[in-house]
Amino acid sequence: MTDSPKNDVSVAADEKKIPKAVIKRLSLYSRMLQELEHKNITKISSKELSDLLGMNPAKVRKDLAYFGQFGVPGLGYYVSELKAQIKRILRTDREIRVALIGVGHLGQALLAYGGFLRQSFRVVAAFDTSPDKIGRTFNGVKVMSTEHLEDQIRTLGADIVVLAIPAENAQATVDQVVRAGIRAILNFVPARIVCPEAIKVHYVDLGIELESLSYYLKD
Amino acid sequence: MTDSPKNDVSVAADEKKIPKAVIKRLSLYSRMLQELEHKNITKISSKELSDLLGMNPAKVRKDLAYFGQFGVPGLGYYVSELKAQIKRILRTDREIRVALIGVGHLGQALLAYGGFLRQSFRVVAAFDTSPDKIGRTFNGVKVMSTEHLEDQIRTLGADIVVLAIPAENAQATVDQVVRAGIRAILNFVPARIVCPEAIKVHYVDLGIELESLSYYLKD
DNA sequence: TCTATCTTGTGACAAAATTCACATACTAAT
DNA sequence: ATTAGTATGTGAATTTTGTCACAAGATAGA
Repeated sequence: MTDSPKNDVSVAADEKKIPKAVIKRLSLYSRMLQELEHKNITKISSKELSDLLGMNPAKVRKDLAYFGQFGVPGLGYYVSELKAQIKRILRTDREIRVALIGVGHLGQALLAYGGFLRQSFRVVAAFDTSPDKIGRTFNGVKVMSTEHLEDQIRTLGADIVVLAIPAENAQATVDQVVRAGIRAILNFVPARIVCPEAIKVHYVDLGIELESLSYYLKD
Repeated sequence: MTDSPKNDVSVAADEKKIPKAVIKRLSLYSRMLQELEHKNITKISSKELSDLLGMNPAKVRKDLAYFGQFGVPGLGYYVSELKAQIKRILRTDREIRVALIGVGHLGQALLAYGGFLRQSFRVVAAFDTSPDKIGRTFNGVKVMSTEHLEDQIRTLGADIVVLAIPAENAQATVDQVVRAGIRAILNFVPARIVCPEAIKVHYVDLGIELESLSYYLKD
């Protein structure tokens, strides 16, 4: 049952622009497929998968179609195979090296929060400016001074920087990690940061999420 | 940040459907206007505001136009007035009562994180199942047992529930708060939760945010 | 008051994302 | 083998979202 990848399509070839939302959903599918695999479910249809995630089956198929043909008509998708394909697409089939900058409450929570750092992600460094924090270990990660941030990021070969620092220092820190060659930033700082186009920044704005909910409290 | 399936609501007077994204941006404008006001800047054009936020000026104007005419041609917007209007629209001109469920690392971080709980938001309760936590105080909020969750939520008059608990308990907890009359949930649990259409759920999925970044690490 | 200069608010347009719907292709069961 | 049933992959239709461009309103300076 584990064979039969039919049409294989490489990820390299696609020069089409993939919407950001598609990538997020791929990530969602990946996690769900993981769960299904864990439950020893071997195959699943786009309908079933979309039901589990509360979305539209055609969307699931279209999302996958950006990258190739992974399904079997009349049957659906093989869970393990699809999971593997998606992980390949997302590049989570290898180790991703994460550097956390800012070990305040949020930073510590991120280090400890299981849902955040899964499988392929590995925190290779944590940085903070506070002497109280430097040298301490949180979840097996030792906090370093930000003094030689740029060099450290480079030396440790970090792929992604997670930014959880006060807004005031954000831009300067971004400039440093950009110089260090970082290409992706997960930004928890509630401020706009400016950096070269080529660098991918995801904003997570917890304040906005809460505040915008308030709108829907109408009677 | 992900979001719940369909369902959208409109503000009382004009029955137009307001896109969710518009509401999020309103929240963003609100915060920026706050900063501007703090800097004693009294007026601002859509161009200036959009530059500060890295977006398109027409979008700013269109967003505001959903709710009325707040600007002055040839001048722009009066910062204080626009801020007040947006706060009125978002209903953040009154106190919003928040209940936090789950005082683990993430919950504690949320309690402590300045960017999260601003001004009009007030945490009226925190709940946890762990006897280690119950009775302790975090950031001035005393942790209660989840035993009488439904009654407590009702009694305290919470408007929004923030969910930061393990995935296993999420659905059961949601059922309880829904029975207690909650109409908005900020969900940090990486699992889909099912609840009545009328209840607004915002998903914040930290794992997905990180994982989807990995896609962009291609050489 | 007049004029030059802004900037809004919005209709028209464009782009993007989602959903529909169906030809096609595979399965499974007899 | 044949057939009934199922589910994919994808053009076409639809909906949603974002951008352009400009008439009209307002300012400010002379």
